[in-house]
Amino acid sequence: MAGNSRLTVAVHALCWLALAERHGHTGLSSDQIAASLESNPVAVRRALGPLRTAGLVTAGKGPGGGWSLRVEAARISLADVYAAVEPGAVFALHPHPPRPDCPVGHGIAPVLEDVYENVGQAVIGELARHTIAGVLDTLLEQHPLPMPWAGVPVPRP
Amino acid sequence: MAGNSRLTVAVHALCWLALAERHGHTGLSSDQIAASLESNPVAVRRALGPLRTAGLVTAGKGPGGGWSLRVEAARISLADVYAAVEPGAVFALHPHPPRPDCPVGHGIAPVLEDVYENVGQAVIGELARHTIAGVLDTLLEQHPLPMPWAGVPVPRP
DNA sequence: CCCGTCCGTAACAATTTTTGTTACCCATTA
DNA sequence: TAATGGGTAACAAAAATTGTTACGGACGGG
Repeated sequence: MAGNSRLTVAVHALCWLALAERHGHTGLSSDQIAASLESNPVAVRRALGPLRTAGLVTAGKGPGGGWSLRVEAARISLADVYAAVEPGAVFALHPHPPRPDCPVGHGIAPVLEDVYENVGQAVIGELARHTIAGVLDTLLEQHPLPMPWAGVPVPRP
Repeated sequence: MAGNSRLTVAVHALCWLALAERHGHTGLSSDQIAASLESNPVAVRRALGPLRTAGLVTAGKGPGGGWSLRVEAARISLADVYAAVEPGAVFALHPHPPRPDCPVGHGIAPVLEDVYENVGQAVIGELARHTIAGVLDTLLEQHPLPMPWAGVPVPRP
């Protein structure tokens, strides 16, 4: 396709929050998360905003604030993240409506909507098999770094 | 999401070819298909080109040429169309690589690639449950037009 | 109270992707 | 030879995605 990277960024941020939490760090700032993503704090807020709305994370203001998990990492599935982050269907319908006086153009949209709805359910079903904690454990195990924890990264100047 | 409309356009065109074939018409021109889509012939060629490569349709040149099904509509699944039309994964990875010196940034990409690969398989599995003939029958039945066949549409001037 | 931290949001630019359109070439058929 | 019709390149227009700056408001510590 490939669509967008919202799910990737959100999962990345959640894994990072989970790892920091394991090491006693809670309340990472958007800048600190952005440092890991090589991005900037506004992009992080855009990515995590829907997760806050969905109740998966909390955001505290002021010193000592920042982002924290509101649900333990083992109970957040990628399907939860997907549902929070991706509003619409997997595939788009026509860019603009087809001819309504054509038998196909007249009736195809609702049929495809049904199909795409089922595809969305299939995606959710597959994503539900993975959790943030599971992804984190897998990546730490399969692709370990010599120094597994070097502290919260410092944003580059 | 919603990604792009390539699958929708391709399925629409195939349904239209299948319906025309049922009425004895073979070899629709790109202009005629474009008329149903309210689009233009180049867009149709772009949409059907991959299907020709995949062996699902044929394209003849010159008068009496045009597009025809190469496989009967009941044997073309939406998964076939999807595989022909959508090259990459369902979700994108990071817009640009994350920090390699971060435990999460270092190892998350391969793990997510695996997950996304399985998601792609789930999508294919769901799409495989539908065929062009099935979609066509469903839309004709659920959303019939007073005049079910008014001939091949005439491209608007 | 004052100040620095930090999220929330709007606004804007830059980039990429998608879609629409024009133009020209080559093949085919009558 | 002329008309039809796909193949492709090139370009423009539109939309989505991403990056960035700016500013307001909430919070905590001196």
